Amino acid sequence: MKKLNQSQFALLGLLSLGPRSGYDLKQLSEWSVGHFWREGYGQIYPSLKRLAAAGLVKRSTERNKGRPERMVYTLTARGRKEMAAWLQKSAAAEIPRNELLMKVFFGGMEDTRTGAKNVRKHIADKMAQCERDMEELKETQRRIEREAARHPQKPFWLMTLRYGEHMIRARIAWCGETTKKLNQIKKTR
Amino acid sequence: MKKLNQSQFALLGLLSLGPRSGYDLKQLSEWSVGHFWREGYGQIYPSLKRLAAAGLVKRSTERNKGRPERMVYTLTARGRKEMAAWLQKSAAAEIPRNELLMKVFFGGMEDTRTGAKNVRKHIADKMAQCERDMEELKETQRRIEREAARHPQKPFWLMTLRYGEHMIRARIAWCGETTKKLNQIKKTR
DNA sequence: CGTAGCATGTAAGTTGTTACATGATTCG
DNA sequence: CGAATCATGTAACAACTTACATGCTACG
Repeated sequence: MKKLNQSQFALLGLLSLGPRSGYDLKQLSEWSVGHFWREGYGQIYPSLKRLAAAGLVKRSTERNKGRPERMVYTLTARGRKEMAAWLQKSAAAEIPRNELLMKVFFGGMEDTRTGAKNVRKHIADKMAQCERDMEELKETQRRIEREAARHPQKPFWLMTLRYGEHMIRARIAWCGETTKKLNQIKKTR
Repeated sequence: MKKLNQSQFALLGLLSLGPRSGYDLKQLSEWSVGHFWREGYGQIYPSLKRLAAAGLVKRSTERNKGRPERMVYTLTARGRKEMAAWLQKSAAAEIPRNELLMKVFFGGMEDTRTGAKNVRKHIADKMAQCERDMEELKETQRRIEREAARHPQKPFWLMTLRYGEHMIRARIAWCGETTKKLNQIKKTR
């Protein structure tokens, strides 16, 4: 049995909330952990197969009239244990990769004035994106209040949303500050 | 000629600052763009080869007494044009992936009280990491002041450092806030 | 004499993304 | 009738990580 990767732990975690099909997991993940973790079907289906082979999830077939067959996966005791052990291990340091910052860093390559103008556009786009992201976060928060108001894990879920809020607010602040600086480059030079 | 990826644009960008060997590029990247972009030799050497084959960089061999041969790469006019075009295109939306948040989100899976205790440890680790990261950022800032005080692109470089500062400060704020909440879970339940 | 730094690369394995393929039902 | 939603998967490719392989010099 090979070592599991982070994507597989994400699936085990989601299955700890209840049995689900690959399709369900995708839908659920989008709004629940979507703000800090995303998986496509191309990862989900093969991963479930491997988890089932390792005995960490159990696969059962569900037939519904009129609808296609569903493969429903349930977390096993071993799967739960494996997940609990992973939760204890400290998280690996994240490798930063920020395309926008690369475009800022090299933005003055050809000419500082036209470069500044171009970078300003990228930052305006980012600012708009941040505002959309914040809306989405608020929507998720409302959804949790609606659908899981009394869930014992709710405080943990809200903490991850707060992280998102802090990050987005910081990004917006940086965008504002940077736009001002870019305007100065355009004028004074 | 295949489409270039972001790693290759990072290399073109670094080469826009002057001719360098693969080894040099790694050293330079670590402190200059290291806070938002990292590459290993396993990416750098094959990428340089492909960039040379595409005519975007020129490879020349440098011999030094006593030292191993160096392969020095210089950005060509076409490479510069290609990079300038890329700088204009808007950045793709980043796919978030945060292992720590996953450990927070599923942290209360087995039991909220022991879960909270475990999560608190992860967050304390993160807080310490943030403080180290902030120190590194300050060190980079000093280095830019020292080595490139009058460089025309300096304002752009400092902007990326400010982004890092904003993010780290936001992370520290979240860690503090979350630790308090976790302490409440441990007591009230 | 050992370690650190200079210097270049390959190979293997793992992961992640994108496009494709299929087919049913429900709703407007 | 067409579009959207439900539902599962594969294939091909692209990207990334890690370990391995080599060998020289300078310094303490």
